[in-house]
Amino acid sequence: MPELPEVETIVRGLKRTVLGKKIKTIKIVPSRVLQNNPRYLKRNLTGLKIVSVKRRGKNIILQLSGGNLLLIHLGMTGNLIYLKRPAPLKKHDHLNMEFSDKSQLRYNDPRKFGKFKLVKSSRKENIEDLKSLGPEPLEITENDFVRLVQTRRGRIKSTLLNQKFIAGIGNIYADEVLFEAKIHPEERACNLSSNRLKKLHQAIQKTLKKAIKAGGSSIDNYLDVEGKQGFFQFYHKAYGREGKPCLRCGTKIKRIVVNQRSNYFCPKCQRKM
DNA sequence: GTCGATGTTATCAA
DNA sequence: TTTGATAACATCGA
Repeated sequence: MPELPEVETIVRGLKRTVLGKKIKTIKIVPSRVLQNNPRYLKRNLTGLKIVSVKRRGKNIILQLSGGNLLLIHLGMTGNLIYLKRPAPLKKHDHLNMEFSDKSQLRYNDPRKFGKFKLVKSSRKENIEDLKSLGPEPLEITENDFVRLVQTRRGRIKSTLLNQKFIAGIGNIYADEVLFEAKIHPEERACNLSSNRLKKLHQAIQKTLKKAIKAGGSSIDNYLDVEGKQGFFQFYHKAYGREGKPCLRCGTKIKRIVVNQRSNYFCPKCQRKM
């Protein structure tokens, strides 16, 4: 579910709802999602304030008073849910923190591919999950992007999905930006001309910004922290549109599977060179 | 009931 | 080094 626009939407929601609040109590349902042991988590979170909320790629970083960090990755189905009033835990809730004003933030994740981890301030310069990430797609310059892609011999689609290469793009937005830039998902990255890569860079910026404005794409279970749906799914031009007419030329959108992932594209607009 | 698909990524093998 | 297959898991729909 959550790619850069969804995670960014969640981060903005957290700023509105829990930033500055003090954690009063923690409830934990132990599972593989929680990377620290429950007692350690409780001991190191209770009584602290959330002093900043940031995003890096698809990761959410909550900074706590005292300097420790809470690192959250939502995996496929993770969700952070803000509640104004206390309520009993639901199925697939893994952790709930209650703040001193009685509001709550809980982490729910049916498939448990997500991660929830407390990182000591002394180690935060060296967080494996973050330091291996590539540049932010909304920050990288056109020239740097072109140069970076041209070093890659793999397919452009898998290059875009590779977080070490560029951080935050997932299967939905990769298909959407390739459609915008009229590039076939199986094109070799290093074979793409500078001109086409400039188009791709523009497509990435434009699409991600638009998606953030729309509050992300709600497919299946994605909701923002306040339970609102995004509406970028209504603007998808490629992803999930197999058999439907291309919005540019009317050709039927095709779906192929590459590296176990679906790829939706227009066979006419996105020709392989 | 069964099968295949789903937004992610760590890990292992080639 | 890079790339591709697999597994982690629950749910939904054909």
